[in-house]
Formats: sequence, C-alpha cells, structure tokens
Amino acid sequence: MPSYSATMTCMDDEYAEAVLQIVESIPPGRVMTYGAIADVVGASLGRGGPRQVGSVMSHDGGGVPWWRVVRADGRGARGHEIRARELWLAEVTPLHPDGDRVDLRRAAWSPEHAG
DNA sequence: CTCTTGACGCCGG
DNA sequence: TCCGGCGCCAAGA
Repeated sequence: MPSYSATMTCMDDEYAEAVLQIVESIPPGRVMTYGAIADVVGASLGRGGPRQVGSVMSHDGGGVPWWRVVRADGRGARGHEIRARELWLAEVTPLHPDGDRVDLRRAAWSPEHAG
C-alpha cells in the first residue's frame, strides 16, 4: 500500500455524506432548516455551519429530497422556490396561508423526533 | 495572503 | 411584512 488508504474518503466527503444522509431521512411532508441540519452534523463532526450545508446541497443535493430543506423563515432554497412549492403541495406539506413558506411549527422535523 | 462569493441566519428600521 | 446590514465559515480566484 503506497499510501495510507486508497478507500479513504476525504473529510470533506465525510461532511457531505452526513448532510445528505440526514436530508434523506426527512419524511415526506416534513422539513428541516439549513441551521438545524448544520447543528446536527456539527454535533457529530464538530464543524460546519448553515452555509456549509447550503454549499453541499448546491453541489450534490440533486440526489436527495432537497425541497425538504428550507431556510429559517420557511422559504425554499434560493433560486428554487417555485419548484419547491410544487413539491410541497404534492406531499401535502403544512404551508402558511400565502403558500410560499412552510409552516415550521407544524412541518419542522428532527432526527431525534423519529426516535 | 487578500478579496469575493454563496441553496444561510439574526437583528433593527 | 419587506429590506438592508452584518456575522459566519469554507472554497475559489
């Protein structure tokens, strides 16, 4: 073995994996904010913030239910509000009367909430 | 090394 | 409620 480990996934990929795994665990009709995800991942890996979660989603969020990740005010991902709204409707996600924001008081979810 | 950018968040007006 | 400003943290130019 020339190097330490050929299968070593870099720490960056480790962080991205953690974020994506959490997003996949969000049930239909429920959501998590970037900050909440950053908090959970941060508690495990000890680093990263809301912006890092957004960075991961932007780069590799296509394979996960990205519309279940919302901003702290309940709005969808920047630049994808329209698409997100349609998907929320399809999942019957609790929305505010205006329909542009998720009602976090009813839709907010957390991994611990499941257990 | 410095400056800018980004799927963010909180506060004040 | 809408808007602007500032803080935050990592990546890229």
